Amino acid sequence: MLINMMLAGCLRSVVHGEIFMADEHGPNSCVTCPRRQLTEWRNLETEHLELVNRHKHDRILKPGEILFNQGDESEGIYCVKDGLVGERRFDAEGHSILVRLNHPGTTVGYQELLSKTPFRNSAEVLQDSHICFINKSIVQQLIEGAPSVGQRFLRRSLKDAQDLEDSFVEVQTISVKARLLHVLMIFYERYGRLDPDVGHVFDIPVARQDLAALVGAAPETISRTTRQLQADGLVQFPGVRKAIIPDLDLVFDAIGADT
Amino acid sequence: MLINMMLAGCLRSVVHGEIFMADEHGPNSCVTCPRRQLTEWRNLETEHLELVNRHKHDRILKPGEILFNQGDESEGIYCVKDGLVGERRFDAEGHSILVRLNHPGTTVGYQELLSKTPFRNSAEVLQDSHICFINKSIVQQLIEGAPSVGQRFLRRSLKDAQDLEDSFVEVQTISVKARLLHVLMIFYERYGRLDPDVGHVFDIPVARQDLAALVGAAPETISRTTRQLQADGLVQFPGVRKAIIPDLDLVFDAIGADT
DNA sequence: GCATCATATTGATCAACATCAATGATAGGT
DNA sequence: ACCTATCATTGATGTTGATCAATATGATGC
Repeated sequence: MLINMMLAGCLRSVVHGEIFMADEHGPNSCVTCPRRQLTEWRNLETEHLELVNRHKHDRILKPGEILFNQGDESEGIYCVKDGLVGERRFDAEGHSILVRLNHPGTTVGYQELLSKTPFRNSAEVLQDSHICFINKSIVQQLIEGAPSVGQRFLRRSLKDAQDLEDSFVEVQTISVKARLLHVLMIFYERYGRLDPDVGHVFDIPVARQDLAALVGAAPETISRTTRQLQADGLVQFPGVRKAIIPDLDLVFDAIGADT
Repeated sequence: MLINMMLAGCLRSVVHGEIFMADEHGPNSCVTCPRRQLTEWRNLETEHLELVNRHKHDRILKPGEILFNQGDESEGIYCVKDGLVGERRFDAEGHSILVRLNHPGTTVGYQELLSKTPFRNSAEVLQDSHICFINKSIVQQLIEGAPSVGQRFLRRSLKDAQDLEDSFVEVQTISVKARLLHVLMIFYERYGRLDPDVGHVFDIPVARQDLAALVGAAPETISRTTRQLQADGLVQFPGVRKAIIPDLDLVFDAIGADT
């Protein structure tokens, strides 16, 4: 799966006519990284880009591996090149909730780096992932040298705040069923494809427990809710990490109607 | 009440030796505004400060009055000089929750101004308030002319995101009782004073319904919970907007212990 | 292919909170 | 000071989702 995604990434840069760059810089160069356009480094000039590229470290990580732990001091910033990274917050009783998911093209840990505060969440790899690390001294140089970086982080922070505000409102006002549907729709938008025979097919990239942590409910409640969704004909679950939505409109209606 | 707060504000600037400035600029000048140090305008040089001061509009507003409505386009930024402004989000059923409170020295509506998106919440005056309005064209000039302003807004946004993340986690993990205690502690920190006879006395600056909207619970649940807190000896409620905490440690323990 | 361990589901029960309906208290206007 | 409208409290009841315990399913190693 990871291999496929990486190949896809490589092919894309070739297709875009950057084959010489790709050769010159190697397949893992930030210069040719197809995800960079989605990050705060998108407007970097060559000079700064090369700086990042020289000093970055990149690793392939497996599900369960940790980028940083709640309480750690920030050492730098992480870029998700491929895969999926969850930010998890543990409470006093050892329960955890997934605060957000970080998809490819996202920088993780910028908030604590910029505010110089300890990590509030742990960052945990949820799927085979390709992660780049950029040390805080480099980020500091970028912020001082490239004004666009500060602006991008401001935009990013504004967006994160908006998303959190929505999540905050959602968790107080709507039911587990509607929230689960919402999470499934997010997965559908990212991983979905239309099979004309059965409907909109997509992967659920996390285990049931993490799906529960994402919705903010107990795993048992998620089981019961998925069963109900199947009974209602809204979503089929042919496997524990597969889902099919026969009719998107039914789902939209249900999210709106349900509490 | 408002009068008292405004007098207090005036006196403070006099006490701080700015009596000439205050005379020169009038009691409502941004130049001498004691709240400015808390806002994103704190590092402004005289030139920009005068610009703000010339173009700002200020008004005294009463509880229930609206600064802006959910869905409106942003026209500028609001500074809370005195009083209290709540940001309220309405859901489809007409229920509302208070997403955050804005105390004196806070700018309101910066997020939508900077991201050029419609207001996601309504801003509603909760106590007699003194509010200044700064048009977006002025804010634009400040951001372009004074680099500190952009930095301040970045810091502000990072902090708001952190607060929202905490609220998000809190609402999913802890009980109404603990959340209510937390909200009461916030009021205590801001409005509290120690009376040696009875304990820590403070005002609750909002009506019961809004206290409920702040905790994210039904007003009836707040009633029952306050009753329980009295029965447990944690908090006394001698009036609907007054509270007394006999022993802070008991409250801290209860917040920690309760779910 | 089987044993083992983790993960997922199901059932039964319980606690927390919402809702509805009724009553009691409070504040603002005349 | 009274009237009225709004706000707060209380009680009765219903719903949602958590928890505990048991079973089932699936994955991994040998």
